Amino acid sequence: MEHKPTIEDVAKLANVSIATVSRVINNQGGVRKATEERILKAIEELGYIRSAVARSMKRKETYTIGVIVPDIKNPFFPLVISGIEQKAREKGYYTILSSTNESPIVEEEIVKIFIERGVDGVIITTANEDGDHIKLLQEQGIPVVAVDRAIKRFDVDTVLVDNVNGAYLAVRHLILQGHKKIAIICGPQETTPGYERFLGYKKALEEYNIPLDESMVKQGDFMEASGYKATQELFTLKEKPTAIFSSNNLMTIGCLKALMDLDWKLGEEVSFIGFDDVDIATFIKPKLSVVSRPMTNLGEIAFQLLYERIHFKENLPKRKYLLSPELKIRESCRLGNLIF
Amino acid sequence: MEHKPTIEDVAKLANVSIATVSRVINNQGGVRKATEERILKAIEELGYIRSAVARSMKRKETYTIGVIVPDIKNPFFPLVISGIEQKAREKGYYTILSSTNESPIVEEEIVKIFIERGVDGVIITTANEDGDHIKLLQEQGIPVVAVDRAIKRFDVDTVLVDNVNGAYLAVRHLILQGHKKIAIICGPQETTPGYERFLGYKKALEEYNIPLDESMVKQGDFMEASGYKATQELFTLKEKPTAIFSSNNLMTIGCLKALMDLDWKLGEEVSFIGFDDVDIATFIKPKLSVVSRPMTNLGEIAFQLLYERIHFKENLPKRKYLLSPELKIRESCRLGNLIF
DNA sequence: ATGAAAGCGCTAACAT
DNA sequence: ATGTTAGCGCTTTCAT
Repeated sequence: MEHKPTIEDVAKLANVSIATVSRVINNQGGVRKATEERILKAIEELGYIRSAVARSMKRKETYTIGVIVPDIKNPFFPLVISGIEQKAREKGYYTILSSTNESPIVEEEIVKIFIERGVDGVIITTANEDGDHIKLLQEQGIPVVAVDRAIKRFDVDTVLVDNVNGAYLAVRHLILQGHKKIAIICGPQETTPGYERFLGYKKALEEYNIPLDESMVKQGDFMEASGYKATQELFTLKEKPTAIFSSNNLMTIGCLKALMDLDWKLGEEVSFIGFDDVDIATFIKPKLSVVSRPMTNLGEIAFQLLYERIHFKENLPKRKYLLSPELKIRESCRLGNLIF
Repeated sequence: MEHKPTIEDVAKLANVSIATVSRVINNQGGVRKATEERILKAIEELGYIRSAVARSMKRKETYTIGVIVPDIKNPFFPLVISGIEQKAREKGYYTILSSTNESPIVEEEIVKIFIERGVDGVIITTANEDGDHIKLLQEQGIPVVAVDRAIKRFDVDTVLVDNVNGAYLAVRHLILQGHKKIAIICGPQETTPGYERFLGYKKALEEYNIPLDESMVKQGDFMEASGYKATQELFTLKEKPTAIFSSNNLMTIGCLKALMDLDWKLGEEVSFIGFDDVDIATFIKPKLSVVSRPMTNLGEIAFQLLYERIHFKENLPKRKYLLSPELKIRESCRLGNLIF
């Protein structure tokens, strides 16, 4: 092809002005049937496809939303993305996706690029809740929706899971089974999920008057290796925990691997509940009890919020969604007293 | 903000022409140090961010690549995407991502939108290897790279895994262990991976003079449920298989679940090898033997091919990469004769 | 119902 | 080293 057909080529072939062609391709009406048909035929004939770039240029909107996640390899995020992408496409929006690998620096770069590209909105699970980069977005008037992790210093629409309650339910369950020495493998305390899940853990202990034992609290970073390490450390304690609560899916995997390697019998010598369901949960014996979240749903709601914000910018209060996680009791927690 | 600062605002504030500003923001050199600094200061002051849309309009390139996958929830794809996205970002490209849910209709829609949006290239795992929609891309001169599934009717750069060989290695291993009644859970035969893995299965059987037994061949669709169903059917056979080869990860999961439900003892009563590693592989007892592919690598290579094609369109032969899968023997296949 | 024309923000060729 | 200017392909008044 010599040069891609433009609206002008169509106009010429159909013997009308470009304005009329524009009316037709945008279904604006006010065009005589016959004319419209002539134009449609010309479009067909030339294989004309309108340029979204030129259109965006003029209209100042790209029908593109930016999605930023910390780690696309964590199975949690593809599910969230799936929810976003699905709903977005229904509304004619497409998503440009980037994964930061938990790097605030990369995240800031990405934000800048997204601004350059004129995204109509951003859905983000930030690697830096305290960061200043969200300000850039706000200055440009670009709506932001935070998913799974809050944004601390700026007021944005947010859809979170009730982490405190999720962790609370899990730990309470353990307590009610008779456990007293319950360990937690924490996520980073500077992230909402990491901090809140620890909060839920403490809340349950307090409620049942179990003093917090520092040796039962292990710091992790939401990555598999840290779950492994934490479990090893727990195992070396003279007073081992009789139950473990892991703060996320990847650390659960690490923990499980350590359990196997240490020959520390899951469900017998040590009970377990993890935050987030994992594929393996129903395969291992005993089956894993977990706190499960509605991930695709999280994404769908996030897009919905963003969509509303894009279209009714001014007169909308900031909204905070808090989805309830669900405790799925399977087989990995036995009665605590059986152990003694 | 009243209106977003443009290159013109910067020019005015710095007392230069927009051409000079353009030179600076594109690092083209040929600008006096002092002038450059003045411009940089103006940019800073105004919080100017250049519009990628306007730039794309002029340059006829968007630095955006379209990525189309059939099912983002299949853990295989996030890993591929991760490889693509990583490499792309390094080169200044961003990815617009869409998942077709294996629908050719959705896929064609997406292709059209991607063309409208002027993507510089497309990386696709198609849901329709026979489809005509790739032609649209080619007509526009948009480079295409096929990943994991070939494109039949058009000549594009391709990066595949050697499915035949992967399946062959797995089945041969089973045969060498003494198995003769080896079942296969197939993927859709109209997809390259589905067909080729069946080919590898047949090749191994032939090589060892084991006649193909139709009752050992179950059709699946790469989804979990079909793996479950196939396994159930296999179990009802009067002559049960002594080994099963599953053609992909999700069907492996389904198969495993069925095995548990049927109390059909993995590794004892029935050996198993699956195509594609799965998270659970090393968690279940016995550990799963699998054919494993370099997924992130697949994505990296795909982007590399696309990148080269974008920049050296004309004078590049079509390339076909065939990555070798690796047989990971763990514990799920025992000697076949032990069974008798 | 249709057309003429301005202009979105930038790049690049050409001039100075 | 810097400026002038002509588009890129569209949408959108404002005329007719």
